[in-house]
Amino acid sequence: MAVKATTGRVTRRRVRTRANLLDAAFAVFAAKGFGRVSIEEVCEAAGYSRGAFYSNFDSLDELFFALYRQRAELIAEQVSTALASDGPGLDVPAAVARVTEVLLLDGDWLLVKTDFLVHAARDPEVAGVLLEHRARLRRAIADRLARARGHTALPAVLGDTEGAAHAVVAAYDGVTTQLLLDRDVEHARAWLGQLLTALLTDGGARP
Amino acid sequence: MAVKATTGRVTRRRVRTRANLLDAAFAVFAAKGFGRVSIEEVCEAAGYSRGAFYSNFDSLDELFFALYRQRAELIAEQVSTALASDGPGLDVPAAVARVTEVLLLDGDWLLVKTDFLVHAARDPEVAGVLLEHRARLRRAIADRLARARGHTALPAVLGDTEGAAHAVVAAYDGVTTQLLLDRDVEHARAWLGQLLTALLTDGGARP
DNA sequence: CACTTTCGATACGCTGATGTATCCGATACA
DNA sequence: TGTATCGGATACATCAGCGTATCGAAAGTG
Repeated sequence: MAVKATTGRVTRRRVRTRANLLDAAFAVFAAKGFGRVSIEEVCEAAGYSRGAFYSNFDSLDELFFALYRQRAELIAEQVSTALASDGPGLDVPAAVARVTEVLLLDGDWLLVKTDFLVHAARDPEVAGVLLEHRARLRRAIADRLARARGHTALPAVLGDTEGAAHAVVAAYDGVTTQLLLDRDVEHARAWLGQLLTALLTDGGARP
Repeated sequence: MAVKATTGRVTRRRVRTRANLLDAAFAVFAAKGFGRVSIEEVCEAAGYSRGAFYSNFDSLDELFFALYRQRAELIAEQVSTALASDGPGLDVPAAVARVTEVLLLDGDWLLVKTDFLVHAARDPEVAGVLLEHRARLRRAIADRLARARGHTALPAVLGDTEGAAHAVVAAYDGVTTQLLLDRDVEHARAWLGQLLTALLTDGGARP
């Protein structure tokens, strides 16, 4: 940590500064990509000097990590509430629409998230955190799917609800990849819908 | 270009040097990631001085681009032959096994490819190239699927064979993402198989 | 085997970024 | 309100990496 752990005192100014740095970092990382960004750039974007940075973080890596945690937490909550916000029956299109609204809305987040993925792919410790986060998300989806069992049958190939949740995440990742390239959010959403329907409703719109 | 275009003369030494630089770059990029790599590092890994680099490339970006083209070309050919190497009937598991053998074999390539994706996501021109490459791949898959029509029915939700091919690519991308994090190639392969079966065989192993 | 062209190594100057040490205004708390 | 502590700005030394210009050695050419 950048701040000494011996004391418990934290000033309001400090948290504000930290938040500002994180916000600025988000914008800069999204625009240029982690690894192409200098500490100075972040500071400039936030309106601080490098002194402020070193007072709050030890390295760019640490800031990036903190940034990811912050945003991921936010998204996770939004997804959870979106998933919980309807009855016991599973209306696939509706649920998908609500969740994708959250997941595919912010292009900047997609960029940063992918940067973080690439980063994690080369650092087992970071990868662990990301994997855990993904597992949590998957579990939320599996729970939702389990609650809807009986209303809609799931294809056998995917195995249990865990497997189905796994498939949902994979579909999301796949669509994300394409979206990063063509930037067509509407198409991505529609298409994720199709994909999930095909995966979850046992043959889709078959007569 | 780094070499002047006025002359057509190219030495053998030159092509060797270029190839060595590209090979070294592949290793270095895979290990550290584009954006965390300096020109000097690449040169050192290849056993050349910076002079050699600047004689062959104008920038790291150019080298990275050339590297991607080279490897992508290679993979594309391998996939094509793998897809063409069986009869008119479509044996999904067999075809999947053969293709994934090529696509999920080299972890380093996955890393570099993802780096390139991230890079492309911020540069429309580069994105164009990647999109075109993906379209070519998709077309190859669609052709293969079309040839097998009648033998196996495709789910209606995905639309035509183009749509199905799109889904295949998405599944591949999704599995890749997970593979980057957990590094479990066997699991990834098995799971891509399941996913594709679920997507392509209209409800999968339903009784 | 001259001899010409090309290639890559070396040396140089330069810039942008880093991390630290120090200082002064801001902030919390009695 | 006084005052001790905290937080961020500034200045400094350092350095890694960049791009260029130049030169000697290979590699083609006749």
